Amino acid sequence: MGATKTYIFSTKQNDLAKIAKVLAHPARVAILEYISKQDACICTDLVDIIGLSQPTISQHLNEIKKIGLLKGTFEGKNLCFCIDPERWKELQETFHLFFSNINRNCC
Amino acid sequence: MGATKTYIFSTKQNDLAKIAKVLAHPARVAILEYISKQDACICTDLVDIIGLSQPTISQHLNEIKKIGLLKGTFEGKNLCFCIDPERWKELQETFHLFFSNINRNCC
DNA sequence: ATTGTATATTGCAATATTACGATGATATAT
DNA sequence: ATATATCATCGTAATATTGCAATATACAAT
Repeated sequence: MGATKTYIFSTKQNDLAKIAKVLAHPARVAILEYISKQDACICTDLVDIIGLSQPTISQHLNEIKKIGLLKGTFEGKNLCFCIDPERWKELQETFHLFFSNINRNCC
Repeated sequence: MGATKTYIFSTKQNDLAKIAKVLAHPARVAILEYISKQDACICTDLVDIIGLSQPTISQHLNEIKKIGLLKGTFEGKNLCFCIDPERWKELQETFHLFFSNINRNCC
């Protein structure tokens, strides 16, 4: 009990849910918005700007990274987080399809 | 500790997160897909089709209802759950905007 | 080598979510 | 009236998420 029964659902359904889960926290939405606003690759002022502790930000970034949305240099100092445009487009398309394939003629 | 610090974020960010949270479970994705496939308003065969218990389905439906996505008769027998097309369009637009407003020129 | 800066990891407490059995409520059919 | 079918609610157990302090790691500059 308690755990999501993923095996009951299709891969597509689980995938959409997984992506949505990443967007399901305002901090991650804010992080994505902020990163996207930067013209150049800006490293983590996120702690100051968002107002959560460094470990917490790091965790959120990791969730975003897990679904392949972050690209850049991930070693040492001067990390460089930026959005992977290919993956971004994929997600955009995933949501677009989901919202389009709904038949709204009802009641 | 432990609770999301919603007060740190903007209304828009919180709203998007809230909507995404509803889509962040495969059962709710499946429910929405199923309801949308029905031409007429079909009541809850969801328990059989999805494979979760009736109380669990009921809870998930409630989450979907909370963000205004369900419309219909909610009393007595022969309930009638269907998607509110207006609200659906709003959510679609919300995601569309989010995915469009991202500057992907980076790295 | 040492110090400073940037990020990751660990461990843990608080809270939220998921799932279901039991029970309750309401409507329809017999 | 009684039975049945449909859904909601309550209580509770299992699990997941959120957040941070403490600590570790990695590199750059001195």
